[in-house]
Amino acid sequence: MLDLAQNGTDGCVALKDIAERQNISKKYLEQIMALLNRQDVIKTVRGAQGGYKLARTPDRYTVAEILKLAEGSLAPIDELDDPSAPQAADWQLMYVWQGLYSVITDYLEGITLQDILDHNAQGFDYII
Amino acid sequence: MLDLAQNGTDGCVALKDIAERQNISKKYLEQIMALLNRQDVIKTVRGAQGGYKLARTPDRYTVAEILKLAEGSLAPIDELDDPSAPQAADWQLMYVWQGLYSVITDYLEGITLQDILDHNAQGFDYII
DNA sequence: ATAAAACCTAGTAAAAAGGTAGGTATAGTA
DNA sequence: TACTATACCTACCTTTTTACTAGGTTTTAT
Repeated sequence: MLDLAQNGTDGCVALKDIAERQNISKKYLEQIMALLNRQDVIKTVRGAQGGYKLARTPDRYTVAEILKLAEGSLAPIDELDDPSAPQAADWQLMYVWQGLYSVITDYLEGITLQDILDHNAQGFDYII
Repeated sequence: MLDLAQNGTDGCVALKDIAERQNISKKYLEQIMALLNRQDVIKTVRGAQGGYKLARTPDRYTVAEILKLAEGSLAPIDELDDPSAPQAADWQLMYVWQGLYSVITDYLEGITLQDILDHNAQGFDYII
């Protein structure tokens, strides 16, 4: 997604180029893109000179959203996604997991793709 | 650890009893306890009438410490544990991972075993 | 002596992670 | 129209991790 944001400013970006830059096999990247394409996060152009582009401007994507698509969920335990799941015997820990889920989500929702491009978001340590 | 805190107030707790209460096989629990025992977090008493007990009072354990022992690490990516690891090509994302690591660690270091026993810690939502 | 407990080591089944491989469909361009 | 560059689809595969099971040995209170 960052690669698309940086290299897709005019027109679209071919998988081949992303694969080279990011050092990922084209075939593997294909499957990752298919995953993203199933949601509304990227657009594709088929045929020669085709490729991929972001569906929105980089400031309209949060890291939370992208990671959720890639990982399936951000929940530290499955029960937090699925309210119908059998409540764990150690219900006392549920408060811990819920709080953890909450701090993770809050943090990642506070960072957009644009923030990363700019090195500029709440919670970043300015190491450089 | 919670089971030990709640049931080991006088003397020690046998694996068999923990296994029954927590619905874990005794043999599996054995290995988990061995993991904890290698660090200084629990004490054991061998022989008949033996068992396990906490090495400290529950307010001296943070959830961060216990999870680190159980999971090996709390880092969202391995590079954060191992400074000698080859820096990822997407160094831009390192700020995101470092910040995430930081919020996770801060949260979990703010909760002790005693807090869980008391239902009482920063960041808990009081659902009940 | 016996029994109840912790300790030790090996194996194993299922799932997830991280891919490879080979083909089909689509569209711009000469 | 043929060619070529691209996305798309489906199947398979390998390694690692997770979550155990199993069978034994050692220690110690009674």
